[in-house]
Amino acid sequence: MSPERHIRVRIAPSPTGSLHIGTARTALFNWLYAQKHGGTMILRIEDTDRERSKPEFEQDIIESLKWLGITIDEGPIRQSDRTDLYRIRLEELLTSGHAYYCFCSKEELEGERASMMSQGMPPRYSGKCRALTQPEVREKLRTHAKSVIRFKMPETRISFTDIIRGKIEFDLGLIGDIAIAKNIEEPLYNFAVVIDDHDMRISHVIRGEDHLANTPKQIAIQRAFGFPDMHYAHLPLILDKDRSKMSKRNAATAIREYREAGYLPETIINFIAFLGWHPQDDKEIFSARELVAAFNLERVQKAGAVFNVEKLDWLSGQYIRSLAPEELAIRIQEHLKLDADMEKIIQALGLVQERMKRLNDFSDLAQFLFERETYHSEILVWKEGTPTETKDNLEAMIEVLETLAEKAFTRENIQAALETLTTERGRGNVLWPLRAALSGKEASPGPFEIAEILGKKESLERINIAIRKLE
RNA sequence: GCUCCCAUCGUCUAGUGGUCAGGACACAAGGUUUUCAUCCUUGAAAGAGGGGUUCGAUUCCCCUUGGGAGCACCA
Repeated sequence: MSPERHIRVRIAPSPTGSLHIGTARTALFNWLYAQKHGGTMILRIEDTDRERSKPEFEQDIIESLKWLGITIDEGPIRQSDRTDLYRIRLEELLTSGHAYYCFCSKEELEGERASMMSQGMPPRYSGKCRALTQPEVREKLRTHAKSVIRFKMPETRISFTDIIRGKIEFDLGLIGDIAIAKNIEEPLYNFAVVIDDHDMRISHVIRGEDHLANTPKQIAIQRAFGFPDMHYAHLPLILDKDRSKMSKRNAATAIREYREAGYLPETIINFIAFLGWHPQDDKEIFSARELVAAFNLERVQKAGAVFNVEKLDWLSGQYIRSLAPEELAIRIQEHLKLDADMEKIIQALGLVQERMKRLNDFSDLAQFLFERETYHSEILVWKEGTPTETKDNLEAMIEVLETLAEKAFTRENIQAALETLTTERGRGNVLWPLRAALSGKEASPGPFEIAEILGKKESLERINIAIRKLE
């Protein structure tokens, strides 16, 4: 890259909830961009709202990012640790005349806004307190009148170039004098962002489209300070099925929920990368490394992307199936904390891996290999069979299987031993009851492989249990 | 209400001033199969509408419509 300064990007979540899927996607795009260009990724915790910010959410955000493999080069930097810096900057704006104290009450402002909207005008602050004289302000401050600090929004049009959307233009005159601090110690979002992005020498602001309308406000404040411009890229929103901004009303929105549901981090990365971005070709499976190589902001979509859980599940199944059983067993053990040894899990995976979509599926799918299921005798009977025939068939199988030595109890041997019975009595009449007896389930892997894992003793016992159920 | 953004199969999307508008998920049918899953084959499925520009627009421009986001002493 040319004379362009070093690339510095940031992810700036507010710790008022767990790491949201949309924030994670924004983090990923920032990270991919930084990785691709040898840039620096900064984590900034935007906790200026003291009421709603919680340390446990900050913890969740950091852990979730780490789990996803989104590495942070600088931070976390907390806005709550920077109060002095904001105060100095606020004073600077106050003395330069770019900002002023406003003593209007909330009720007053709400009334103004409602009346403006009813007249078909954009709701904005009247600017009434701009007219206050210095002595008046000092007096009100001295008597502790309730106040905020407002920025004098210039009455001009402002335009900027968005990397994804091109030229975007706003009329600042329609916005009005926005509040930039609750008081000299408590800055508000649009102000703190400007100071931070400047202090942290951010080169590219890559964030959700919901911030598009904040951009002109922030640029106006930057210009009041004489800060240099930066590059912007506004990402399309992640949408619910009903095409509104993804919210927890309709779907799981926290990364931790997906983690708990047993999705692999590489699946989530691959999936959210494709929410609003797509490579040139038709390749669908991308590792983080491959994403870094293929990624560029110009190929980011402009329109919102609906979050499609079915596709996520398909992708998840692809990833699960692609893992070596030994590796998958470790992941399962870490995630589910099972009371079974590794060998057994690996063995069970031979039967259920291709049936799993999430780590959690292992429990439901493989449980029957570790302990006997309780089931109703109805499931033992093949469609055209009767309970009596079924019982008779199972008894015949026992006789055959008894002849196999314990260490010869392999799937091939079992299959060979039952061959005659199967052809004489029909595959369905033999194999269905056997499979059902061994698994205790209507749907399961095949009988020979189950029997091999169960071993001769347990297999015969389970068949005997089935026979007794049919009496 | 005001401002801004957006518009290809149901969903994620590819691509092009002349294409059979391609892929993936989901769906349907078939194959493999004792069941489920996997796997394979096939199918159905799209450029919102109206104007331009052009020999020719899905592609470029405008309007309409539709959708979304923002408009806090939240971020």
